[in-house]
Amino acid sequence: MNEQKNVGFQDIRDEVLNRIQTRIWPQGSLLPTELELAAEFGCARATVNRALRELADQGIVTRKRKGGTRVVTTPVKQARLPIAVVRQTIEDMNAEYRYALVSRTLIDCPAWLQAKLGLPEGTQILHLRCMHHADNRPFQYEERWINTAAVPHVMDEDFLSTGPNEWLLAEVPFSNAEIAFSAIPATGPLQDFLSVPPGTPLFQLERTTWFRNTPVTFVRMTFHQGYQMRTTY
Amino acid sequence: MNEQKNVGFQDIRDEVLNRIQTRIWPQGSLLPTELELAAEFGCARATVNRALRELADQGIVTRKRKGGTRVVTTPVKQARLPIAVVRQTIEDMNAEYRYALVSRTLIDCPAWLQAKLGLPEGTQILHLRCMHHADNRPFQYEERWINTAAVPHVMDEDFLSTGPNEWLLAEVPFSNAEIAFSAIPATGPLQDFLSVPPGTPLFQLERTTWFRNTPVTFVRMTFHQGYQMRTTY
DNA sequence: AAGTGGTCTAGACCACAAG
DNA sequence: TTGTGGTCTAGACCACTTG
Repeated sequence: MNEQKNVGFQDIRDEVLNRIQTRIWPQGSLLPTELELAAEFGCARATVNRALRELADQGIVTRKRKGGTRVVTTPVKQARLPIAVVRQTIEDMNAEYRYALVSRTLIDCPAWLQAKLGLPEGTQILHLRCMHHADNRPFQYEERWINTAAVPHVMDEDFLSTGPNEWLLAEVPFSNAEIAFSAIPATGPLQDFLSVPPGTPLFQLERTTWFRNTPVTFVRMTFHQGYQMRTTY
Repeated sequence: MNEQKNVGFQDIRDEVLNRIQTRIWPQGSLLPTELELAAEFGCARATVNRALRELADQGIVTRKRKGGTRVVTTPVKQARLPIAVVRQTIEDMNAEYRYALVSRTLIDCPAWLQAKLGLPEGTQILHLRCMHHADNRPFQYEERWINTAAVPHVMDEDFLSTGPNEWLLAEVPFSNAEIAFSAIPATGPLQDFLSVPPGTPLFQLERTTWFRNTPVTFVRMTFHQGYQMRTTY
């Protein structure tokens, strides 16, 4: 009886992607309008709209009013990389997580940090240094500066049993951040904490976090030798 | 006259995010149903649906049929990091891009690559080594292995004037990939090509690319000393 | 069994940009 | 000016999941 299921937006999305991948609609070309596609697939325009909007979100096509929908010429891949709390990362490896506070000091904001965060002079900063272990082997060294003006009762926390990462995530969730990855040589305390010879290449993640335009914290996380950060397109 | 504009899905998305950020709806709590929110905001359920769907895509809430919409307890941030072609990266810095082919060899697939890509034995691989310069200073060293079975007429390309990255992007656009970042020490040819002393920490990106489940290429890109990869939440 | 989100529809109006 | 996507609506049916 050749019964046809109704096409869903996913079917349309996939079919359009197919035609782009197989060069039926080559890079830079103009796609049919939403109305034309709706007619072809026998569905409402809203359904086509949702399909094409998803492709636009993925950077496969660009859309302009009156200009129509075009296949992008130079696709810029967007890697989505999930950044979880260290505890989570370690537990996902089926390893035992251990946290240790190295130091906790209240300081005047150093000039470099003041410039980086755009803070007024004389701001009080809580400076923390911590270690995260996986199965009793050093996993990550964390050095963190917290703007006490942004989260005043951070002063009540001793951070002896919980890392500042988890505390802040619970306290100031859903913030914005800027990240930078780089490779740096092991020097000074890093050698000791991560148990590596001086100069060892280490993977480092720096992150600045804001909550509603107020700078909250800057953190530098340095990983053990050989650490890889992975993800998928 | 207190004229009210109709609320859009963005207004609702932002307002819901506000209530989550200000703990009106704390982590782990249950949000009102779509119908209830639609009534509150005076709009159609579809509008609320779109707003909440976007928050779910961002990992702020989770949604389940019959279960309702819940604020996530441990937000996992998703950094979106755009990965452009090297030429683009360099030109965006207002620097002059220069490309040079170092070597081009046809080889039998080495065992490690065969395992990594899941290729049959005896596959022919095109092995390329290239340099990318910014303002005549070494920027990135690229070592690449291309599965000739996946893109046969790669053999017609000499890659003297165009890098394999750009060629593949034009030839096999919209593929899938797996990426790994790490920090490695400069050894062997890297020292020479990137003009650094042995052991210098370098930022490295490895990527495996598939096109419709066929492995196409594996590439190892090593950046100049001090390179940082940046992005925003 | 019932409640919630997931999706589709047919129609409408609007905003932007190309001519 | 006009054609295209952007969005909203009111209603409908379905799918999943919890009780």
